[in-house]
Amino acid sequence: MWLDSSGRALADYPHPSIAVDVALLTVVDDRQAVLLHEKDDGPWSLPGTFVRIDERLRDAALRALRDKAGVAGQEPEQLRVFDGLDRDSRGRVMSVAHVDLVPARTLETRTASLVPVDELPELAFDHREIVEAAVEWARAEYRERPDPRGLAGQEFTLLELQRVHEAVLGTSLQKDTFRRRMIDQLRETPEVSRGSVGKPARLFRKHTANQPN
Amino acid sequence: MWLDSSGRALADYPHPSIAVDVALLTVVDDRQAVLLHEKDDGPWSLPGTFVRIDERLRDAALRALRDKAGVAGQEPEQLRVFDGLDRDSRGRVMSVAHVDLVPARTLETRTASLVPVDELPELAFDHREIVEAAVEWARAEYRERPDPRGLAGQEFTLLELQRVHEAVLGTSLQKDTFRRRMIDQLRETPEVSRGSVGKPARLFRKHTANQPN
DNA sequence: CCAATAGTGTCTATCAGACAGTATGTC
DNA sequence: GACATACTGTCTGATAGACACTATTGG
Repeated sequence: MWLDSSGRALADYPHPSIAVDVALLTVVDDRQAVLLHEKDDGPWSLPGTFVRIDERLRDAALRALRDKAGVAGQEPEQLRVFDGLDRDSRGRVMSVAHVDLVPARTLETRTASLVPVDELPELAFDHREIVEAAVEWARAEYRERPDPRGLAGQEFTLLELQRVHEAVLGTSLQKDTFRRRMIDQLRETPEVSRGSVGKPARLFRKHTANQPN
Repeated sequence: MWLDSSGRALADYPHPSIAVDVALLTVVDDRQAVLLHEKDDGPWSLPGTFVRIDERLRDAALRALRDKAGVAGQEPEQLRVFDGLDRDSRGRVMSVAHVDLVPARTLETRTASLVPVDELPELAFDHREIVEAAVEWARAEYRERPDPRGLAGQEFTLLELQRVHEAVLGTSLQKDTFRRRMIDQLRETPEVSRGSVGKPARLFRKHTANQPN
């Protein structure tokens, strides 16, 4: 521990507290949704917590998801630090906003709700801004590469993949263009889809050879 | 001030300290460079400081530039938070890395040096990673738009503009392609360059109508 | 006229977007 | 066979990259 000339440790000086807030996104019923929980008194808010002194941000984000919403995150990513002087009424608190994007099937919670991102209610603090940044991040992530967060599962038809991308991007896509953009980033399987009308569709997997995800 | 059930204020609990580090980039002699200063004892490092309890990150970044290097920043942007547990020997300190990019003519300093980014010496802590992220940010910034940070001054020929972009991107560009990509984001002036060999070049300004910068 | 730099015409390859066709399954 | 969905051929327009040509100055 480092001491200054008057023998005070660094951490003795008054300094800002640091929190994390997590926008956990998923896709439900072909729509992108974010996990919110209702505070005792106030409006809806994102899961968040203070960062402990020996804790990494990513671990704090995962802990917030676990403790406040009872769900498991996967790979929270930093968005940016929200540092407005009056953003938190409890004192000087900065928040490192995080985003995570996981399949809805992994979410089983009783203490939180999934709310479509285009129908947000009033949110606490600056949480609306955080959700908007999170949605933008997810869209950038899904612009080029096929389902980097594995929302479609291991094997999927191109239509299923397209539905996931449309939900995340919030727009509709043309199937032939989409196919041609994705096809060489996918690996064909020997299997086809079953139990549907029309011609069965080929099942694909993500091409793990070249790039991560 | 908010108190918990035992009457302790939030900030009384031990919590991480928060600092900023700033990679101040510029272009000197057609090369991209970063501002470094030499610590009393240790290796070269980026200007940085602890964030005061009532201070915004951007202001702390500007203060670090002023106090540690005697230069004025312009618009520091957040890169991300570096939160390794042992990154700072003085205790638990997270750093919000920032980047700024200013014209070399505004930098007049005696306490710091400008070092080309492709010839970095050994740097303190994780500062090398910060510089690399900063350079990537600058390149993304200069990929599409003409000189968003005004390194070329108010009026410039296309060749001058191209030299700036080449320095930031670290690659050489083709003049005809470059011209066609930039031309409709520029406003022509009535003036031409003077005092050079060859055909005088038209002077341009940035087109301020449509977009900021 | 020569040297040197500014600026343009044009060819090519690529790609997104769109349309409409063919292929192959269920009922 | 009717229908529904999967998949593909092909046209169009936009754009990056490259090459070579023309334009305009100083000497």
